[in-house]
Amino acid sequence: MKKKFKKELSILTSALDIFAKKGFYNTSISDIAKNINISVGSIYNYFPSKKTIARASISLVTKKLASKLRYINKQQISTEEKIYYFVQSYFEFTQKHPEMIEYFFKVYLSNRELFCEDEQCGFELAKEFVDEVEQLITNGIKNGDFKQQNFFVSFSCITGILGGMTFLNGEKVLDKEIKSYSKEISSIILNSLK
Amino acid sequence: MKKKFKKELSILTSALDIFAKKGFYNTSISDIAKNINISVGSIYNYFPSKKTIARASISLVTKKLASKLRYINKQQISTEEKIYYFVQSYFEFTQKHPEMIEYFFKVYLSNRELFCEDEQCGFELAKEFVDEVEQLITNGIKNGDFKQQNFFVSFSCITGILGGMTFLNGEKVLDKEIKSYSKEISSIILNSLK
Amino acid sequence: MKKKFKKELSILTSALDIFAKKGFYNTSISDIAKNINISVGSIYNYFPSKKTIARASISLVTKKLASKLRYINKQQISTEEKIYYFVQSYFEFTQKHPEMIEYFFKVYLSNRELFCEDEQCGFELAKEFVDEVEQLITNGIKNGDFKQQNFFVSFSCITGILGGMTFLNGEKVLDKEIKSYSKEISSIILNSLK
Amino acid sequence: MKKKFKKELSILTSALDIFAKKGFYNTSISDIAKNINISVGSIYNYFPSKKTIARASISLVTKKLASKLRYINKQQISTEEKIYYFVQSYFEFTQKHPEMIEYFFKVYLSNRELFCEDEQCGFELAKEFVDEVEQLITNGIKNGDFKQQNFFVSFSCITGILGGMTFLNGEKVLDKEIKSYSKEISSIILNSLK
DNA sequence: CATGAATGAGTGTTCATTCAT
DNA sequence: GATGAATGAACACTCATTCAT
Repeated sequence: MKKKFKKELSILTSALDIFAKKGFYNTSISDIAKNINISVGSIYNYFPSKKTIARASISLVTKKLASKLRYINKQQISTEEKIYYFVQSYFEFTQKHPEMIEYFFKVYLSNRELFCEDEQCGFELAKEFVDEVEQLITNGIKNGDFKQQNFFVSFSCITGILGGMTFLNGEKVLDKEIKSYSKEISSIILNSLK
Repeated sequence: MKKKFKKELSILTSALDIFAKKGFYNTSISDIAKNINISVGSIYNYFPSKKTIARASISLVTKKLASKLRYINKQQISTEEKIYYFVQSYFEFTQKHPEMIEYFFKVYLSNRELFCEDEQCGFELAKEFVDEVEQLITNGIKNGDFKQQNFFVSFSCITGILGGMTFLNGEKVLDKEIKSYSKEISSIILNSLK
Repeated sequence: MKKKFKKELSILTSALDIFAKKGFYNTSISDIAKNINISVGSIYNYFPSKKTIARASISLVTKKLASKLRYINKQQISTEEKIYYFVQSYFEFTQKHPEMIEYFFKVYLSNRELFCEDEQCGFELAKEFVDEVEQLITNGIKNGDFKQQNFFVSFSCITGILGGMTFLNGEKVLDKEIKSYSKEISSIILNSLK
Repeated sequence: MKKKFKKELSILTSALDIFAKKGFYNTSISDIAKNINISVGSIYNYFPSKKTIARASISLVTKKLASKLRYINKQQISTEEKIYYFVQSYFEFTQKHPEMIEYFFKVYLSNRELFCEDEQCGFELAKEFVDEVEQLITNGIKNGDFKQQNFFVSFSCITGILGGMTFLNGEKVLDKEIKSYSKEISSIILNSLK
């Protein structure tokens, strides 16, 4: 059903948008509905709960981001170039879809209660993204371009630095557009891994 | 009045604890009160609103963290050593007061609406911490130990990598206690700055 | 939507009833809701706040009362008769809708804070009623049936005396039904104006 | 205990003041206390409840007002003069103690629930005032200056018209100070009784 | 007598979710 | 499938009253 999918997507996009701006708890289902001129009840025909929408939104974001990174990982280019395009691609995404990145940081990383059911917890929602980062790291090691280093450390170097820049960008304190930091940042990341 | 201060502190500590675990919006004033066996009304004798408690809590956290970093900044030691002790001190804090760090990441960094009044916004609450990081960077540059590098980039390298590790630690995926990463992480940070 | 209007009316009627009996501040939204077997939340689908309900109720009362007086004002009858029917009509209304008159006196005239926004204040809610009284006075003067007299004095004579009787009636101290005072009261009012 | 009495009086005066301005339910005990720089607890050493304060305040007002009217009633002057001085005295009081009259109208006449215990109700609090009005009426009848007229009607004429003027004065719509209406109003009242 | 911190019941309001139409 | 009125639990906050000091 093409139509059903389109509707779902429009709901998720609307949700994403408002969640990113106001946060999960300050966004009502009615806000999401009004934003795309449908009824509250209609939303519940597509998603069984507000939490579900939050989860599906994360999935959407990470899938979208991951697909760009996957494309880069598959290229036949040097590790150095990979890192550079990886960073550039991420910053491009940040500029093009600030609401998605905002959402990822504001809702997913902080409101973990929404994504964890019972004991253990919704890390799989970001799996596709994490997988690509992992791929990047292990490939670099395999090729001898990176040193053998604790995986979590490497992971933190990549995502932490990117996250830091994203936060400053979100706070609007950066003096240039974030994309223009690609060269500088990617070179730092590279150094931290090799 | 010493007593008043003690009560305020106990309220903040209680709040911090639960905010860190459940997030701001899932924590009720009643939760905070029960946790320390006082009444709801009593809390309002010390703080005029839930938001105020959140703000005062952040102030508490950053002051505490900043004082440790300030101590290190003041030492007569090499920049390299400073970075190391800086990182170690931060990780120690993370281990000792996980709820404070959790709170900082979960509430302060994500629920910006709580800390921003009107147009511009409660960054001053973290100022003491940010100041110490800034101090570390500018001193390093002055001494010729760090290269001239965009401040935001340097800032992101330090706080981003530390934040990344903190997040993984909070998610309980690290294979060792976070403090044991001090050497490795500080050396990476040093490299990213010099 | 006829249905929406009916529901609004039923809420207002319920509110009026209880406000009149217990006063604004002793009436909870839940009281109003229970009285007509709907939920608290439902009330908020029709009115955004308790204050709004109080205001809309006043509007309802004055509109209803004013329409009766307006009808009399339009008749081609002597000023003397007008005064009589005016008084009679008012007393009839008092007997038929004691809760409305009680509400007018107990809530509108005394809890002015509910009806005044910012600086200046909700007198327009009673405007329709005041207008008819004014009409009655100015017409009488125009016809030469009333003497030229300070408007506020005339106004006080009419509404004050009616109000006095209404109060005694509400206190249940009158020895006869209020309507039966129509002749006596109207003749006094007439004398005070001519 | 002179001192005790003075304190009680100061509490009542403070209460009266704020009740008149903000109404009973919008005035907190703490407001009353702050206004005279004493503690909340202290108030409860003199009055057992907020309601009691409201009742004692009314008693204070009516006693004060009644004493002025009683003085006039006792004079050896014509009924006509009595009415005049009665009205003048009332208006003078209104001008001198607007908060007392405001209180009488806003709290006593409208928040009857505060003054009625169980079934029947606190009319005795205004008794001294009502008594003087009654005195005025019955004396006038005895002297043959007033016609035999239903007592409640006469009562309404006097208090209703005075009340009407008081209300307009409180709403600040009168064009002159209320005292200057004494002649006009007393003559109307006289006419309504004789 | 004075103080003011502590209490906790009570209130207005919100909002995710349901379901009859 | 779409709608949006109805529901009611939940929550921040207030305030009269108490009582230990």
